[in-house]
Amino acid sequence: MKELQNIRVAVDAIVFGYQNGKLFVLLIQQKFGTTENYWALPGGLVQNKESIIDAVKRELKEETNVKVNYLEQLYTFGDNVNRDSRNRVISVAYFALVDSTKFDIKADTDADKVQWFAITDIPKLAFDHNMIVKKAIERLKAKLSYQPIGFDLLPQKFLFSDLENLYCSILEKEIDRRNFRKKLMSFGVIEETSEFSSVKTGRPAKLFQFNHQKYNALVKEGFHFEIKFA
Amino acid sequence: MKELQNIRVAVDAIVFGYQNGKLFVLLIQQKFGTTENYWALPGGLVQNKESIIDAVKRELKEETNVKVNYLEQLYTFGDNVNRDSRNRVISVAYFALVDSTKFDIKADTDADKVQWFAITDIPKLAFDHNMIVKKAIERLKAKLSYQPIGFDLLPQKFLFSDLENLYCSILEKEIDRRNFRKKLMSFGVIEETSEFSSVKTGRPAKLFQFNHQKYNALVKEGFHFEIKFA
DNA sequence: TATATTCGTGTAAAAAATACGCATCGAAAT
DNA sequence: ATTTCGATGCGTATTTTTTACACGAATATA
Repeated sequence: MKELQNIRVAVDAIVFGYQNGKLFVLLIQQKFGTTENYWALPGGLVQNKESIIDAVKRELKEETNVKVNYLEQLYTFGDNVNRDSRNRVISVAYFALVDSTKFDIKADTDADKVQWFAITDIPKLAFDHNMIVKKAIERLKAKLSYQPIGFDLLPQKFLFSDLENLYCSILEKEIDRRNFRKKLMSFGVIEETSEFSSVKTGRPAKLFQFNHQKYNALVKEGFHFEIKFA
Repeated sequence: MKELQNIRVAVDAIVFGYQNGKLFVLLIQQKFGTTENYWALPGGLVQNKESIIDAVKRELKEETNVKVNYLEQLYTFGDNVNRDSRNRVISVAYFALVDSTKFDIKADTDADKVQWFAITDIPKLAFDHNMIVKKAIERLKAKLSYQPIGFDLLPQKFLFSDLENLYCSILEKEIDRRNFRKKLMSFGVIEETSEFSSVKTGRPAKLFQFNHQKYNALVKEGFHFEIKFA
């Protein structure tokens, strides 16, 4: 019973992006890896002298080159002892949000392909990654309502209608445009800029931005961001 | 750089109990362990063929003998590379709630001492366990408001005043007795029993119980437990 | 100049949260 | 037997929050 522990520690990242009214996840395919033919979450083994979060950041940089706006630990998956057929591996999954309009993912190399997949359209993934993605989506949905993380999926300056559509589409709910705006503006953490969007059609709209400093200050005073829907 | 990964995977459990209006954590002290003189969270290394959650359950049984009402993964601590001075160890921490009125913790043996500590009165612990406890308390406070986990700290049949005091004391808030009761009863998941408490003084009070089945059924229909305070 | 499209705004009704006081029950003291 | 003490059990009025809902304004295009 007291044999030496032989468990590998890996990290995986679920990177969400938002574009054209849809939520996307970033997946990679290692052409010559051990998971051929399957798409998978970016990730890999933690190095001996490296903190877990640094491992995530390193893997993201190496494999995808995205710049994340938000990163938090999601869950540690290790209950399925045969999760990875080669070795016992436990995976600490992280949850990341990026502004995918910058679209700075790495160009495909000989070794890797990197691609956004709409969450409605995710293929069968390597290992238990489908389950991990599912859990990440649940977390995203939950957090959207009580933390201002939606902004981390948008450009720094955004249209109110984009923000509204983001909430509608991710939470799959209908929202009254006026009430949504009223509520969000009442928090006092969104400010309008002097710029206008260059959309093609309709009345030109002001661009808004989220004031992180103001938000942090309010949080210290006990403020609690919360958006509920009918 | 590609040396073999050498990281140990441990689990730790933060077991909360509630008694006499106060929140307690269960700590152990291994008389002949490597953490002599320090109290620590119950926990230990995960075995090769054992799921993480089973490791927690095993350690809890071996070290404390408590029967948990609620158990969920809290967080994985592994950012401090020197967390444990002997080896690189990452720890998957679990968060547990027990009905401590049963008070079935293991009697001290030659090897271990097990003891409840009021959270206001926790000594300096081994490793980074103070930080872990702190995070667990935060989680408990947050969850109390949006999940009916308070009941897992109480006996199956409880007084409304106990439930109320539990919320007051853990969240450190004043609550209006009547509004609290009205709110909780409106959910329809708490039912009164025909029994009365045998308290010494004042008007005898009915015992209530939480109906888990009803709660689960409501959740399926989209019900969301939530208690907010002024 | 008419049409299409999106932006921006206010008010009334309904629902939820809050504040608050008094009669009841049993035990113990007089 | 009566009073006192301590905690329980209940209802209503007020305030706050949430919801429902419609139309003119600004631009581009036909």
